[in-house]
Amino acid sequence: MPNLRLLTWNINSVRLRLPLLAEVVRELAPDVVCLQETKCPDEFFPHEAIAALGFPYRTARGMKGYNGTAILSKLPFAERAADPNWCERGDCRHVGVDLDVPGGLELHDFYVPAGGDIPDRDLNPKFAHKLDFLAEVTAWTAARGPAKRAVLVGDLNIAPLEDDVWSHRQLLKIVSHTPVEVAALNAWAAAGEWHDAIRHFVPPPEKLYTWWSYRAKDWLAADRGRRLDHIWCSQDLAGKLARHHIHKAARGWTQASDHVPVLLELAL
DNA sequence: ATGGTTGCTCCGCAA
Repeated sequence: MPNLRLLTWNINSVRLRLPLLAEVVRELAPDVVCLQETKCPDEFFPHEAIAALGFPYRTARGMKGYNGTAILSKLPFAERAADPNWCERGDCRHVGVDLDVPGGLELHDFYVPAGGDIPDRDLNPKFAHKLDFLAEVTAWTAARGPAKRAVLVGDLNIAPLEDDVWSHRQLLKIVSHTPVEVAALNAWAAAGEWHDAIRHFVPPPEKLYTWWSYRAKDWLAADRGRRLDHIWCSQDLAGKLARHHIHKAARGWTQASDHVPVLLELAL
C-alpha cells in the first residue's frame, strides 16, 4: 500500500475551526487525522462536513466545553471501546482504534491534562490530576507490554527535551517542562518501549516546537514555543518512518489554534 | 516580575 499519512492536531474547537481543518486536509492530504480539544459534545460533532472532506470513518469522544478527542480516517477501523476510563472521570481524553491496514495498526489519540499553573500536586489539584493520569496510563501501558504495530499521538502537554522549549532554564518551574513531568512522560514511553517518531527526524539540539502561546504580542518574532504534541511509534515501526512535517505555517492563519498540525508518514 | 489571548458558556474557567 502507499505510505500512510497520520496527522495529529490540537484543534481547539472542531466547530470553530472546521474551515482550517479543510485547509489542513487540502495542504497535507492525511489519511488519518487525530484531533484533541474538539470541545464538542458527540451529538453536535460535524460528521457530514468532515465526511465531505474525504473521511468516511470517524469516531468522536466529546463533551461540553472542554477536552474531546476524535479520529477521522479514509481507511476503515474498529474502535477500541474497552480502553480505560482514565481517573474515572469520563472526560474524553483518549480514543483508540485498530486501523484496517495490512498487518494491522493500533492507534491511540491522547489529550493529557494541561495541569494548571502551579507545579505542585499539594497546592494544585489540576497538577495532581496530570500526574495521576500519567501514572495510570503508564501502569496500563506496562501491563500490556511493549507496543507492537502501534502509534500513539496527541497533545501530551509535556515538552520533554531541553530543545523542546525556547528556554530550558526559564521553563524548569513552568508546568509542561518540570522535571517531575518529564520523568513521568519518559516513564510512560519506556513502559511501552515507544520510539519518538518526530525526534527520529530532528534530533537535538535542533529546536522543535508545536505550540506557541496566544499571549505573545508576536508569536513568530518571539518564537517562544514548546513541543507539546507528539507522535510515538512501536519499535517494530521505527524502520518504517518515511517523513514528518510540523505545519508551523498554520500558527499564522487567521483564527489559528495555538497548536499546529504534526504529520508522520509511515511506509507500512 | 508581571501580564498577556482565546474559546466556551454563562458572566468564570480552562488553557
